[in-house]
Amino acid sequence: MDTQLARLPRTPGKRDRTKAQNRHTILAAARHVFAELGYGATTVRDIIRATPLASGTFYNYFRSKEEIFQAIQDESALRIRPRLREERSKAESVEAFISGTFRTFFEYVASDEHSFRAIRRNTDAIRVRMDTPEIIAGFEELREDLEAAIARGLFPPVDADYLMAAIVGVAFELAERMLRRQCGDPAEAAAFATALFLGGVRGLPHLHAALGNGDALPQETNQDDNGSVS
Amino acid sequence: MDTQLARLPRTPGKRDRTKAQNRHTILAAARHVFAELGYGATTVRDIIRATPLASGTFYNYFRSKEEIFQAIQDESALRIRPRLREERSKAESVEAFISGTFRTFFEYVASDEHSFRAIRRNTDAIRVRMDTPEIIAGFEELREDLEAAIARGLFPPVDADYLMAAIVGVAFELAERMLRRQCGDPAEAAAFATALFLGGVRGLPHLHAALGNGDALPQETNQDDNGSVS
DNA sequence: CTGTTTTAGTGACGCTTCGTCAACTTCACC
DNA sequence: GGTGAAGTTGACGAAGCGTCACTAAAACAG
Repeated sequence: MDTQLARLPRTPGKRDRTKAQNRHTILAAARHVFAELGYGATTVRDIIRATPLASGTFYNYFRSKEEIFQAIQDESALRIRPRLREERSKAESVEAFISGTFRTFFEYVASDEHSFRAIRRNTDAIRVRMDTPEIIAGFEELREDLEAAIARGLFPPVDADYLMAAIVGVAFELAERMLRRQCGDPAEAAAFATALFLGGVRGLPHLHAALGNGDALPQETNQDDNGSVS
Repeated sequence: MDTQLARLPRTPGKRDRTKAQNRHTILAAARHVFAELGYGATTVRDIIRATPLASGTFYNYFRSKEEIFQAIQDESALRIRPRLREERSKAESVEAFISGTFRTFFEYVASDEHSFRAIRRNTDAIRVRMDTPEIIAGFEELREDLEAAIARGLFPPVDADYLMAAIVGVAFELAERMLRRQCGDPAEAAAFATALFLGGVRGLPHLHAALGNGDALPQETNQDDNGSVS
């Protein structure tokens, strides 16, 4: 869908070059405007106005505001999905599977923080979460990997659909919280999520002090890889 | 903000009665239209068209589509929050706290399925999740309850903020999946989430058969209240 | 019961955005 | 250089937005 190599592999031609350029221009403008105004308040005109192009041109590339928003998210999804797959495919234990998944995800979120924030930014206290087809496909991949791991005997024979949902829920919600902390650390978030999935609340890392202060930056006792319950 | 009882407590007066009636009419129409068209595709005009009222009247009650959508969600939030608080306040153990929270939540979602679906319904494969101030307040309550439980020694001294986020993430994501199953059962979802939080993946209920079939309705071995790890 | 005040409903209005499309420009190929 | 295809442009009609002067009627006062 990107470059039409039907005729000649080299010399993309001016037409194809400006086409790619325009698409990129519009996407960049959209990212910027979404981050500025939030998804709800942004109009297609706002995006085009942040561009030297005419309004009609927008519709040569995307059908609607919704579609360009999807495209932005799909880019992120396509970037992270292979990493997650690889991490899980080489896992030889439940620990590796779970901790690899969370670590990779939180590190990606932290590295692509700008996109992530742009996507979430919204008016007032309202957050919008959109699951595009590409993102949903990522969920399905996780479920397939879980089913394969169960078949291999790595995981006990549990409800893979619910387990996938639980992992996804924790991943997104913790990512949100992690970014909200001034010094949010992907490793810390991953350690928390991993410990939870391996040993439940009793296996979670303990804080040293600062009880009753929810927003404090937590120090945890390092309970190495193993999620032993107390 | 609701009823002006400044003068007389009884005989609400015709003015106040039609006011309440109109508000209710508009909210009912909105619920219906949101469920029909999805949030994104719905316009304020669609809502008032489903009503005998004039367009200007809408703005006497709500400032925008966003605000009425919030109002609908806040109604749900206000209905469930007291139940959750009570359930958690009387918990004498980690098990009771966790299982009470999830059971109450999933039962509510199943009972109010219509609202829940109306809120989620959207064009295509896109899901929108909005966290209104009332809903966020519910999250804060959960965190406070967790902090109180930690102070009481019920929970180990863990990161209450992350634990709250994890519970929220699992609750919403599992609820979504539960409704998607033709025979989704709140008790089953609650059992799954509770086991996960008490003992991690190794403590999850085991399926009897049907491996490799993600959409199958799961039968679990009943590992009673206690989330023992294998 | 009548006159006055206060409150809320109405729908037309000016404004913005939407998505389209005929005319025009630019590139590719002969 | 000429011709056709591809892509850009901005104006257009349709529709939604939020407002506001106007009207109806409930509440209140005498």
